[in-house]
Amino acid sequence: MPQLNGGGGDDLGANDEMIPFKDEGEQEEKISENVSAERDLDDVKSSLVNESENNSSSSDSEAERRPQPTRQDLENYEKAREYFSEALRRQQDGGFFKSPHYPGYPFLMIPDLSNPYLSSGSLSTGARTYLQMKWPLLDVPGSAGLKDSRASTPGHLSNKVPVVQHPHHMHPLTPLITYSNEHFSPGTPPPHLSPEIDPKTGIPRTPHPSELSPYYPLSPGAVGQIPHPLGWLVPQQGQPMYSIPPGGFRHPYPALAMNASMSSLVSSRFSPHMVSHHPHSLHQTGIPHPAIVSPAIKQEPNQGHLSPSMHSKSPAPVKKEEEKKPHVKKPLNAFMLYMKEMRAKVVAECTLKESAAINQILGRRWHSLTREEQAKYYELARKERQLHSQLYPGWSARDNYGKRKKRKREKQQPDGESEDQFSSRNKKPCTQYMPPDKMCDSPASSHGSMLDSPATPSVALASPAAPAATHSEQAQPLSLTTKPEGRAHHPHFSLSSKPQGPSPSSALSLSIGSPGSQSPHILSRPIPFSSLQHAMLTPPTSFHQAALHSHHALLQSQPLSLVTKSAD
DNA sequence: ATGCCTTTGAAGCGT
DNA sequence: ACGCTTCAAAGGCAT
Repeated sequence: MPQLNGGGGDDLGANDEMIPFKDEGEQEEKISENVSAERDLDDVKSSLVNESENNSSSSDSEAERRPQPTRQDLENYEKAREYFSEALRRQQDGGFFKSPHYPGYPFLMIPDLSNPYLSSGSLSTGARTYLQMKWPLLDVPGSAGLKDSRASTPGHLSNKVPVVQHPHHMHPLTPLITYSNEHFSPGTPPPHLSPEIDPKTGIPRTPHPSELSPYYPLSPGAVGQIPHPLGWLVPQQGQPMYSIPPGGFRHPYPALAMNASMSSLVSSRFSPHMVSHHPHSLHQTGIPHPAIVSPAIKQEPNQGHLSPSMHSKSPAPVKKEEEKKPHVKKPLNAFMLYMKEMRAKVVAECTLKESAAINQILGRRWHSLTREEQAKYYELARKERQLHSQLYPGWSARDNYGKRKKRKREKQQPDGESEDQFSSRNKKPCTQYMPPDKMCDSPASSHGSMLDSPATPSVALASPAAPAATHSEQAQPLSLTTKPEGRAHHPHFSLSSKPQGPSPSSALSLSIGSPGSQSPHILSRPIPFSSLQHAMLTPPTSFHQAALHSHHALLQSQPLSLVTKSAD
């Protein structure tokens, strides 16, 4: 579990203030990080200048394709450097910046220099745009380097940065808030900030595909188009993939998001105007905002097509307007944030890759978090909603509501099939989605798997920071790992059933633990519901009574974790 | 190429 | 007010 800011989270409301380091060692570490970041910027500048100088004579085709840095580019660099100096100075003063966006979370974001999308104006495709400069108070899990076995440095020392996610999978706010530190750790300078210089050309060489981080999901064809690491300073020319929109896109101030004093700028930058007036998610400044998924770049399936219903009801201009309207996604809720952060960890620990299975695991782990742990995510989610509403004042979840389903309906229901018919036809039985040989984290792995065995047995169902209305079970002394919001209809036996419907193969998983145990579960392997169905559906049987008895007994002494899926 | 699966939580919608 | 539905992320898998 990452420790956010010492685990306190109480200073979330603070804004751009200095946070004392926990100890001198930490401070030194952070300072050295920034020193090296600053040094890296110098390197970058050198390479920039070198490139500029060599460009005319270089025979390197890559270099030829690249435009020469302009005065503006260099100015931008200087500004960025200025910021780094300031950051460094403040660190040396004994603190570090908080994010202007999430002031409670001390990390700096710098533009991802190696992000091909950054220089392209196609940020809205979802490329992670900013690099996390540091997240000093988070413990960095060993998975940092897990995804890149080619790393020359150990995972915990490497600076793998999850800069780019799959474009269509990035959360709008991800560039502003990096929730996960999984792939980032302090220490060595980021590769993209200290680009390897090609001895021939004197310019940073394009990384070999095998050296590319797996977080750069570039297609083989795209690899050759990887832009200059200083893409934000050196826009690519003649590259349709990263084409610069009319008006040009030169990132004017990459360090913008880092600078506390610029938070006002940031807010103006990400004003809603860009939403309505910049179909390509470009602000007046020319900065595309990744929070917006421009339909021109990323379209939800069929979004661009006119539905029959729309055809009949909406006049063309409205449709056109709607088409152009960028798709602003919902802010992530606490669990989504948790998933985002923990997914890689779970994937690394298990052999699982299927998200559905991973999500089941994460769901269980979420329930096993302590109240304090969950509170962090609720608070983050709250902040995110807050930020989202600031960025998009006029936005409502309604904007996206029904879009997907409507599209689905339009596609699958052209003949006017009734809604009920459609629904029933498309419902799938609720089954345990877990490959049998991959039960890495069933509540039962329990045989000591660390995955689902929180140090603190589930005490908390909800966070104090969570909306009270949705977490009425806070006061319960024991965790039944039921869903909040009263989704579990059996408070004592916690047979929560999903409305999805019948399934003969639903499973019941039971986990019972003892306080303080690292692997507290006595029985937590999912039990095929078919084997329990009878017992469950009939009035108190021996099983039922035994279970209830166990539960009541445990109520007195032991925490109980019970996750069920029922078949009704 | 597209949608499903699976999770929780927030918010919209309908009654 | 309440309950149901949709969407947010993720990526393998099925169609």
